[in-house]
Amino acid sequence: MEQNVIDASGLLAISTRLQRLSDQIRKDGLLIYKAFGIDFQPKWFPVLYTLYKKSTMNVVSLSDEIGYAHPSTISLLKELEKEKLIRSKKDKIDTRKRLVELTEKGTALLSTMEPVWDVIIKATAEIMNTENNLMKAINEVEASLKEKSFLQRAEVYIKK
Amino acid sequence: MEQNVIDASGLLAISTRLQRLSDQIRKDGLLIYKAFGIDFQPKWFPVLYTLYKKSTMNVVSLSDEIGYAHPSTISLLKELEKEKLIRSKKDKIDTRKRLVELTEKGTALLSTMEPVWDVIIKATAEIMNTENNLMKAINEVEASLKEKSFLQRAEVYIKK
DNA sequence: GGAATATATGTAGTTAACTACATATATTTG
DNA sequence: CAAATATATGTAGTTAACTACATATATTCC
Repeated sequence: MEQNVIDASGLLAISTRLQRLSDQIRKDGLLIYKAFGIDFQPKWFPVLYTLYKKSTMNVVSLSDEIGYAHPSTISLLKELEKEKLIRSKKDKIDTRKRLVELTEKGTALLSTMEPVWDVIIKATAEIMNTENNLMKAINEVEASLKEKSFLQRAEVYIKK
Repeated sequence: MEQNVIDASGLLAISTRLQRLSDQIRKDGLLIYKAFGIDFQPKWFPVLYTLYKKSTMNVVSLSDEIGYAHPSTISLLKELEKEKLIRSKKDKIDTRKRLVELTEKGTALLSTMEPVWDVIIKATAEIMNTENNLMKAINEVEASLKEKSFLQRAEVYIKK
C-alpha cells in the first residue's frame, strides 16, 4: 500500500502491515524447524512451551497464559492429543477442570527443540536490532492504548 | 504471554502480539466510523480509498495496490457491489480485464468519510508518538528481512 | 442448604485472509 | 502464424483466529 494510503487510512493500513509481517514471520519459523529436521508446527509452540515450563495446566489458565480465546486452545489441544504430544486428566478437586500435560513424546520433542530456540533468539535479535525496536514499539503502543483508548482520543477531536 | 515465553518463542510470540494489536486497531476503527454515524466496514477502506484516488482500476492492479491476494479483493468487491458502492465494466482493449469504479453512492460515502480520516490521522499520530515508532519499526524490520531473510540469518548460526 | 451467580469446558458457526486450481484471453517467439 | 507462455479473473477449499451459545460443576450468599 502506498504511503498516502497509509496516511489516510491510518489504523487499517498499520493493521494490514502488522498482519502481513506476522504471517511472514510465522512461515519463516516453520522453515527453521524444518531445517533442523523437526516435524513441528509453529502454532503449537505456545501451548507446548507453556506445558514444558509449568508441567500441568487446565484449559482456561493455559489460554490466558498464551493469550488465546479458550476455543482456540481447545482446538490446538485436540491436534496435539492426536499427535500424542499431550494428554489430559480430570482435576480431582475441581472436576470441571481438565488438566493437560506433555506426554513423554511431547517432552522429548521439546528437548530436541531447545537448541533451535537459541538460533531463533539470535536471528530475531539481529532483525529487531534496528533504530526503532519493534517489540518495544508494540509494548509502547499497547501501553498508550491501555492508558487511553483510540476511540477516547478520537472523541477529543470529534468534539472540536 | 509472559516475557520468558517471548524470549524463547521469539518469532511466534511477536507474530501473535502483532495480530492481536492489529485486531484491536481494526475494532477501534469501526467504532470511530460508528461514532460519526457512518455505516462502513473498515475492511472496505483500502479498496474504496484506492478507487476514490485513482477512479478506475482492474482487479489485479487493485490487489497489488492494496497488498491483498486477488481472491481477497474479489470477495471485497462482491460485497461492495452488493452495497452498490462500486460497479464493474469490461476493458474494451484487454477484454480479460474487469474495470472497477465507485458509484455515485460510493463517491458520496467517501466524501462523508473525509473529515473522519483527519480525526483518525490525529489520534493515530498521538498513539504512535512513542519512543520507538511502530510504523518505522515495521518498515525497518521489513527492510532487514528483505535484505536477508530470517532463515538465511538462522542458517549462519546453524552451521556454527 | 438451596437459589443465584460464577467459572470451566465444549460446540457451532463466522471471519478475513490465504493457496491451489481452472479457464479465458493476450502476448511472445520459433 | 500457430504453439507456448503469460496474464487476468474467478472458484473452491483451507486456515487460524474469533464470538456466541450450551452445559456442567463450584462458589457465594440470603
